[in-house]
Amino acid sequence: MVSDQQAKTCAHATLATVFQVRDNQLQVLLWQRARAPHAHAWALPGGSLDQGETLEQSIRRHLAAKVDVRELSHLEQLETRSEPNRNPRHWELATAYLGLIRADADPAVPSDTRWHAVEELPALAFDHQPIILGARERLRGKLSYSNLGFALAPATFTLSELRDLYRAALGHDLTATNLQRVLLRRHLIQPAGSRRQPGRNGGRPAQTFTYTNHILTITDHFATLRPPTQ
Amino acid sequence: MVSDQQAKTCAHATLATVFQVRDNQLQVLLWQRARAPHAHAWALPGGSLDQGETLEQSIRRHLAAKVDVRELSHLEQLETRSEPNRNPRHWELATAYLGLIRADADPAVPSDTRWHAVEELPALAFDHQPIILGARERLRGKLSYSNLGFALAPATFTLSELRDLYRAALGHDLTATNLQRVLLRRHLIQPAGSRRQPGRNGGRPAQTFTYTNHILTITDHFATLRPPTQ
DNA sequence: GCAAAAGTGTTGTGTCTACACCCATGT
DNA sequence: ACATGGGTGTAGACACAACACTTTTGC
Repeated sequence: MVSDQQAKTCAHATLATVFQVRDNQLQVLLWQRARAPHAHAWALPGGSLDQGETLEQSIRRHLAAKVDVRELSHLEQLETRSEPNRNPRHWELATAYLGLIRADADPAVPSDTRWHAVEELPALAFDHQPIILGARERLRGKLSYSNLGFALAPATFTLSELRDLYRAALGHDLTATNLQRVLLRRHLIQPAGSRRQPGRNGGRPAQTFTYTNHILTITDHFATLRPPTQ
Repeated sequence: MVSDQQAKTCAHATLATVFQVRDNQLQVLLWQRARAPHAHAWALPGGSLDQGETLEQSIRRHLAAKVDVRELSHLEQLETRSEPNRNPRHWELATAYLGLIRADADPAVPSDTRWHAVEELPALAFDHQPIILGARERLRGKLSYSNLGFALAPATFTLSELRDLYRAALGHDLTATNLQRVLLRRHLIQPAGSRRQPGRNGGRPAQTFTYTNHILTITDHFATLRPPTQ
């Protein structure tokens, strides 16, 4: 069971799909590879796991080379990929994470690194394309049944601003009216007390809101087949 | 980035939380460790990843030592654990899987292996207790928003049998009446055409049902914040 | 007839979408 | 005044839980 320990070990990498809503689009942070394999293809930020660190420490360390990690408003593990040929050079597992950055942040990024609209992804290295699409599905689900919107929105926002963020992330239209009612009913947002000045064309000043809680909370536990009331 | 490849590699194990509803309880398959670390504690089945295999191949191979893997009606990846001290002997990551076995199967298991009610877990090795509880949460969620019940139920069943399975897995009571309507409305189950003979105390013969689809299907995609109708 | 188990009818509740309408501001 | 954008009121659709009631069997 343990004749040759080295032969059984395997490189392990961490990767992150970091999303931010920019220009009313859901965008993902990618860097362009300079060398083979997949030279010139775009890739998710990440790198190999160091001895003694956890996966989360690892991905935070690698992300620090691309963005100020203090800007990360959310980070959670997705899946671990293990197809033997996912990396043509050597056997390597990769654990993917989902990271989110608030829309009002504008972190500096290195010159080889750019934001790309998820709707128009460039040619991607390795298995990074399915990882990004899976991350988007996770985000879309959690926006519906949790308070994860706090990780996309600025500290205070108007409801039309929030609707624009949800529209970009969910990929479909929705009304500020109904979004307000769903989030208020669930006590996910609350009025911030101030108002926003109208634009140059006038209009009623908008109320500002904040998320009541900046820790991930599931709000829709058992949507159905829920326990009896007593 | 690649000075000493060996120093950066790390052992990798796979584990599975295999559930089956037995005696109206949700039970998990555990084996009792004979040797340190954690001698005599109970542990999830699994073992180390072999060169060139995928994580899923690995867990299927290790499970084969405990149960007939043809009995596995469902297998999906959960999370990858990486706390450096999760194994006191050496640095080892572990990727956990959720496995399900239908209630009508009765697989033979080795002498060191037993089924344990999740409500009354024995002392567990490593970080296996939180893994089991996390697996149960995943199961409970998917029973609510997908057709995953097919992996717990026999090929054909009556509605009170199915209610007993759901009750054991969800951990709360529910009525066969409403369970039937939810699952029929969603077209997850359909009448199988036959009837079950009543017991010795009489009673109306029960209709039998089958799951319409034995592939995991999400039925409750966007419970809320769903796209406009047109 | 009576108990037991299965199944149907129906009501009430809560949550959501859709849409008409009202409010507050700039020009 | 009127255009613009924000916000409220309300009606309808739907899915679900709860529970009374009916059906079909064994004894």
